[in-house]
Amino acid sequence: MQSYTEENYLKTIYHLAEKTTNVQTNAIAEQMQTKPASVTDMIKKLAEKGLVDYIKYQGVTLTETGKNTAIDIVRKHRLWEVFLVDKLNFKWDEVHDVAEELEHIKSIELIERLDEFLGFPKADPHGDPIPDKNGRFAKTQFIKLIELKIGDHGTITGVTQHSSAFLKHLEKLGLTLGKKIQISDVTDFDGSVEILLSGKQINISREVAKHILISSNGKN
Amino acid sequence: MQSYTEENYLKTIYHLAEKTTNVQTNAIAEQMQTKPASVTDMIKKLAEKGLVDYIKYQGVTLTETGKNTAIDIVRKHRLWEVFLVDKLNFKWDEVHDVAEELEHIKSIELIERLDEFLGFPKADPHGDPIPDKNGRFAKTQFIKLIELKIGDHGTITGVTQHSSAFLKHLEKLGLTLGKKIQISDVTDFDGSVEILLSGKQINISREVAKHILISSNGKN
DNA sequence: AAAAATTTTTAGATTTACCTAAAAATAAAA
DNA sequence: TTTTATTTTTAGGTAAATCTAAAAATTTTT
Repeated sequence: MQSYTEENYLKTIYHLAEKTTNVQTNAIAEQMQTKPASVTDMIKKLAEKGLVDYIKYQGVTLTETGKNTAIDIVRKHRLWEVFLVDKLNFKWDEVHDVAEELEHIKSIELIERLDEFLGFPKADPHGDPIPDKNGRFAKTQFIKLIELKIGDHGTITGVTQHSSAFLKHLEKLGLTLGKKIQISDVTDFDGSVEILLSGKQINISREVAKHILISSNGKN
Repeated sequence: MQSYTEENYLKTIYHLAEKTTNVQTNAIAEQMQTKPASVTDMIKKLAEKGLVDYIKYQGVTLTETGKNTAIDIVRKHRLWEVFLVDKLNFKWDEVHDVAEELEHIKSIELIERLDEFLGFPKADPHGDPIPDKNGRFAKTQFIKLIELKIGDHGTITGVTQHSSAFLKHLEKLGLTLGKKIQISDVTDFDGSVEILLSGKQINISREVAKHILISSNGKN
């Protein structure tokens, strides 16, 4: 059984491990808004519990058990997000903080039933995949919008940035999940992208384009 | 802002205050499965925060603020119980522990929306009234089944015991909320009560009868 | 109203998750 | 390959919520 805090560490390490194999102390500290010294303390504890492998000065990796625990928390988080948006009509930019709390509710039964109640969703409101109860993710084939070429088209199926500011911006532009788009031009000057969205031309910055995921249903 | 633990103390004091005005240290300790010494510590803290009035050796009472906070937690607890039973198909004897965790989720918005999603329920799955967002309870007119006389009839609208054992027992007997009953006899020997329930005669012990609440829609 | 029993509080420790400041190890630059 | 910079750890300490054991206050009994 893990404490609230231990669960948050595991989750953070899990997410950081998507980028680098060995997760560094400072990276965890920054992510968790705490100090490196505190991270070292917690890492030792997690290592003793067999949840992470740890070599001094070399950072950590999750053990099998640690990873499973982390995936379970991610599963809960994303299911709650679906609940908040689908059932309680929250906006996609409003759900993160509440889900951050709900993800720590311990009952397994609760999550099984919630999953069923929601119709076994495969992705959360930001397009992130929801692992099943065995921790398995559905395979997804995303490509970043920025990587598409002129003429390519596809459907918006995810974002790689969850800040409220970014999500509200997308909402205003009409760039929400499920929308079909086509690349009409890429500006040499600033790398901004010209998009055809439901018959209208809109322009998005390179920075925005980097964080939109497309399921590309066809090259030009 | 209160901690998880502070909230639990306030809730416990609130419930104990339904029976006695001055809530005693030992009573709190027993209810919270902790030691009197720990309770004294916490009481001092709550008193400093202005959530309880406290005189040494005389027990505590909730201040206005303390009471409002407690009612808010009760509201959350009961709304979550309705959610678990109505939406996730939990049985009425399975919801307490999970609701005990869910009641501490902090978002006000979440509870407002949950309340709406559930159709602004007035009572939880055990018949306990749910305060509205201003902390006001709907007036209820309950009478204990044990207090009814032969020939009296009414509808089961609540229970005063939430143990899983008791609730399962009622379930087995068919004594669930909303059922109409009539008292057909009271046994002199052991005080057990003979009841007419959907055309069948059933016998319940005095102990069980004490914990069933009836909205009495008519004397004999 | 004293003695006995009960209740409550104080005093002093413990555990968890933090912190700061300084030391040690590693990585990067000259 | 030294020097410098960065990262990480250690050492020692704090606050929250708990504990045990003993002292103090209150209540009950005789």
